[in-house]
Amino acid sequence: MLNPRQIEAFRAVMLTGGITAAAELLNISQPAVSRLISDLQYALKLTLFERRGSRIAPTSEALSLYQEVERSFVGLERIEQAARDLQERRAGILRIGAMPALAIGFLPRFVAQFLEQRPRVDVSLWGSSSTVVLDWVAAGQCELGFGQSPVEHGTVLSEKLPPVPVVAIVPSGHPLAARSRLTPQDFAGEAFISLGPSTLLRYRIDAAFADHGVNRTMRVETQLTMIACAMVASGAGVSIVDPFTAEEYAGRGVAIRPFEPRVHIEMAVLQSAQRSLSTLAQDFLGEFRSAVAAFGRREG
Amino acid sequence: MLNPRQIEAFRAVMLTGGITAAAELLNISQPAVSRLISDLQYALKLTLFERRGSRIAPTSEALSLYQEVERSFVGLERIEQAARDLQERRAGILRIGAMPALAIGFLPRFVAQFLEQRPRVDVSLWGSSSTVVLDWVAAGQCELGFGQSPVEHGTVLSEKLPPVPVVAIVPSGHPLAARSRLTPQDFAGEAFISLGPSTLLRYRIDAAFADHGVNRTMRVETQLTMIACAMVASGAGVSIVDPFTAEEYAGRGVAIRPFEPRVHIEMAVLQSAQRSLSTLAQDFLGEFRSAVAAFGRREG
DNA sequence: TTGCAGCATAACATTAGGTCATGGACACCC
DNA sequence: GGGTGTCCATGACCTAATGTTATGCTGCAA
Repeated sequence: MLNPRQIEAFRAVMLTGGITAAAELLNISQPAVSRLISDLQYALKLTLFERRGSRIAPTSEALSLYQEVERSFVGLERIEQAARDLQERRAGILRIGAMPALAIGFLPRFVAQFLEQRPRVDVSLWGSSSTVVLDWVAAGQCELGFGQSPVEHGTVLSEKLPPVPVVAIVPSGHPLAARSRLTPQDFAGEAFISLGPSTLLRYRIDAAFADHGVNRTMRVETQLTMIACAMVASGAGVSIVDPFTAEEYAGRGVAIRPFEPRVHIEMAVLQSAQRSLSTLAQDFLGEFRSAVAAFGRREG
Repeated sequence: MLNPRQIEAFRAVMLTGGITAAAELLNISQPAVSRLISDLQYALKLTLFERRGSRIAPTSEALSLYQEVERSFVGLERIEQAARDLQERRAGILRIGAMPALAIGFLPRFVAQFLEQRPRVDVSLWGSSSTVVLDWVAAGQCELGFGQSPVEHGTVLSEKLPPVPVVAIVPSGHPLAARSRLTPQDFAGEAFISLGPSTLLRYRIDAAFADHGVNRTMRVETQLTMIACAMVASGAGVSIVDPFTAEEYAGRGVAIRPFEPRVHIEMAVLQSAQRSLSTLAQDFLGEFRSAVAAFGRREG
């Protein structure tokens, strides 16, 4: 039958890409992992890995299953942590889930600052896509979630954060970097790196260009603004992204310029409708809201 | 140290309210549960239960901890469910690339039918020229590709689909529409809309006409069978195209007739040589193959 | 008091989960 | 192209966690 240890092994193998490396990660021997995986395959009656040369490769079933594992697996560490909190009667622990744009830089910095005045508080910060964050909040794995707005879910309340304007990013040496602000016309003929088709942000940006009758050369499409930034940094083209991610790449080969007409991204705070926020979470949210507003003013 | 079995025992005790009942739930003996619980309390350094008379009662710490434990169990259940779905091929993601002839009608209809029995399956279907589809498969962006045969590529396997006969198309009101089948002789002197020079299909059709010594008036040339069909529909001439595209235009100004001698188009299924097909993709392919064969018989 | 339900403890058995040793298949590198 | 190293699978074996049976303690109800 299925057992948590097998799932842990599966996770480790997916993360490291190999049985041996997974064994090192888990601090057990390689044959142990071999057997956990083969037991798991037997329990689930699924082929998760196949040999490819001397290595192994995940099947597409493994990839699908891995998504679900990342979404719903709660390891023993989590329970241990909860027990420690009870033992030490801590001031509290605040579990936060956030979409990548916030999770890679802005939010960690804010959390660090928030914790300075609160020595007995723990925060755990998890990053994933907005839909996964929504799941986490719904399942109670996170008390607060930060994702893209709008959000629709039966048991999750969402509240909009102050809107923040998107920014144009171009490689540092690029001629467009000389301008103080960029408009759709400036992008005519440029290699444009686009966000994945499903995002609302993409739709709004496309609309802005369509309104001005500007034709861009679409070179690359990606869902992650981080990837867009990295590609701009390497000179592959220009893009328009959220200012949070952009700022992480400032000074790393990317020049940030305001984009006009103003297009705003909307983020939402998610919380469970089942239970009310702890006072700690309320404090956090209040301060975070003003930090975002301040950031929006600075960028705008 | 903490271990999963202890957590299971804890949950059983919380659920049943007693050690003995928990033992029955887990199908093990009562002392086993007793010890698991006392080990757990030692590991967590928490008092989880107190004796109350001859029975036990959970402490408030136990109640708090229980919430976290429930989450982890719900997580495992969800993972199990996901695995069952995958096993029954009711879940997963299938990315498909296809040449226009299939992508504009036949394939979407087939996909819709395929998905009817598979609620948790996601399919993404992309259409482009056969060479682009080949690139997608080579790059791993699509698990399955449908393009024209033959295909040569180092890292892509191709397998032929059942051959399908091409059909003659003429404007609805055209004199030739009166005939039940058309031969090269019938096309003498007609304005013929030809497929682009690079296709194998074009070569075979030209050969058929040459064999019968028939001279056509070449009016228009295009690479896309869709364009050929649209032009026939608007009365610009007659043509010979693949039956998939033709059927999309049936009843929209185009009459479809069998063409003799039989000329078949050959399509190929493309898959990466690097990674084997998911069982979901295998199912899809199996059903698709027979759908094409059935279509070929219907048209022939 | 007696009987019984519920739990703890002790001594012993079993097996899940681990290690070590080894071998085969492939990639890599002269 | 043949040695060499990496990676994984398999089998023998070991250990401690998990389970067993036997038994004793406690409080409750008849």
